[in-house]
Amino acid sequence: MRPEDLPEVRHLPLFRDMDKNNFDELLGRSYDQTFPAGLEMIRQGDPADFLHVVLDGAVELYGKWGGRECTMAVIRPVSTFILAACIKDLPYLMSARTLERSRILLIPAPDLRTTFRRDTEFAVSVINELAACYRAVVRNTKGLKLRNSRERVASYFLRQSRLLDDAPSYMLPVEKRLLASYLGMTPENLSRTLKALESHGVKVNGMRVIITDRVKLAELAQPDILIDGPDPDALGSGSSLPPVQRRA
Amino acid sequence: MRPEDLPEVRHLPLFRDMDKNNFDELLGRSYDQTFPAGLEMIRQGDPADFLHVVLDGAVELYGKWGGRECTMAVIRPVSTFILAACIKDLPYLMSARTLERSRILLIPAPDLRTTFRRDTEFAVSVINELAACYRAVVRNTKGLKLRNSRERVASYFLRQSRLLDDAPSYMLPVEKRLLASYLGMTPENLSRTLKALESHGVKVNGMRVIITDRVKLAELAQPDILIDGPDPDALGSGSSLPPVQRRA
DNA sequence: CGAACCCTTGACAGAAATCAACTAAGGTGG
DNA sequence: CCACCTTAGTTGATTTCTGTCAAGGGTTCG
Repeated sequence: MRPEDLPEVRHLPLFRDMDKNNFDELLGRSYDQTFPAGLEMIRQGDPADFLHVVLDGAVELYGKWGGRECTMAVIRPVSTFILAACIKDLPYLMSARTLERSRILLIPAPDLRTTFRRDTEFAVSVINELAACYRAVVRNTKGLKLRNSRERVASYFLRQSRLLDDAPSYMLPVEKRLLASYLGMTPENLSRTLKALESHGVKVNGMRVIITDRVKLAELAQPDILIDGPDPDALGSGSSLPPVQRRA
Repeated sequence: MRPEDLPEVRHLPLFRDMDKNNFDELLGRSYDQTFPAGLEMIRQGDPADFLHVVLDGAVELYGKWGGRECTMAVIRPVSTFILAACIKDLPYLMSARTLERSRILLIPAPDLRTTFRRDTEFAVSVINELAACYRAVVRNTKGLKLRNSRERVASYFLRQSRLLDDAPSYMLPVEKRLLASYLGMTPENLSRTLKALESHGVKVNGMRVIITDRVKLAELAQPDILIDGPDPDALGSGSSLPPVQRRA
């Protein structure tokens, strides 16, 4: 891997507190690989061989069942994914495909497991990471079950805005069809919902989101820290270092 | 706490591998409390002070938002809940209420956190527990997004049957309104769905489920280990020691 | 015995998926 | 540079699914 990426990985919450020697050894056993856009790099059900770290690009995690698909998350640099499968040494629950040409660091799962057994600080980091991931999924489930699709879209827009310092306008980080799938609806339904939301304080023009009346939008979305979280979401520019893509 | 419950707790995957002294100390600082049925023992948003262990009874975890509620899980003896909140020292994401008179062991969250810092085996157990919980929620989310309500009900019936050794008949572990909420539907909708499922291999009489044609039911449910899991579900008799309540 | 509460059923309204057609934008290759 | 193809997005018409409201039967518990 390129040495200039090493600090970025090292500064991830998952790795920043572990012993330096262990970190170096772990990365010494890892592979740095570049994938073209649109490649299915993980197929759900396959054995979990590597912890993945997105160094560059973007990766979509999605589930498949009986011919249907749904987007579960989009991972952006620099962050890890499918940690739990690696730890449990069980098959991946989700498939992964690159949304753009992406550079991925592959950390062998067995090395991961031996490392947290001998490095307490790392073990604690893994615990914190998993607990955070768990809570993120629980919040997501609450959103799916407690809010209807219009409310989900509205809160998504508010969340994204908040991540960008309450920007009144920003660009969607993903295409709409993907956003629709992430929010548990069809593209057609999202399209119609966007139109309906114009009278509720938000206007979408192509990829640009413009919040025209934050109060009215919040009235509909009823943002809740126990659903929308204080943290970045699984879909958006969110990870450790939010790569701000704002423009007012 | 009653000494006869101690081994049951000790044998939980979360505690069985830790140092005995640490275990004893942890439990020495804990409280054993009995709650009447229907009591809200945890309110979402409250600070996470204790890891809870259900020793007896049953506890429902549920989310609230804007006047609506949804059941997230039902916890039965002997198992723990809200581990992640305790670890992150953050507010509970879910509320909890007793479904019956229940005896709960309360382990102070700060003691929990200090313990896994000095007991590697315990840390590893926590990691495995969190990873398993995470995967359970992901599977649940996939079920919600990929299956419609009829398919969710059908797979739920098959899952329950499988947990009871593929029993062709069994009793529902919870009342129907709760099951409906867990499966993301209204009681009315569940009621109608049950009727519709009679022509798809399953008949429900009161609390009794009778699988009349397993093949036909499976055809509809399309069971998938990456959704239905090899493990017990969050709703049912499932935990470490499945308290079988079968009758053919 | 009465009061809750669960469950069911029916009628209806609203939400969402589906099917189909059309537009627009982006990329490819001649 | 343009014709062409592919794909995202939109829109309309329609069907299916789901929630809501209301009422009634049955059960449990005080």
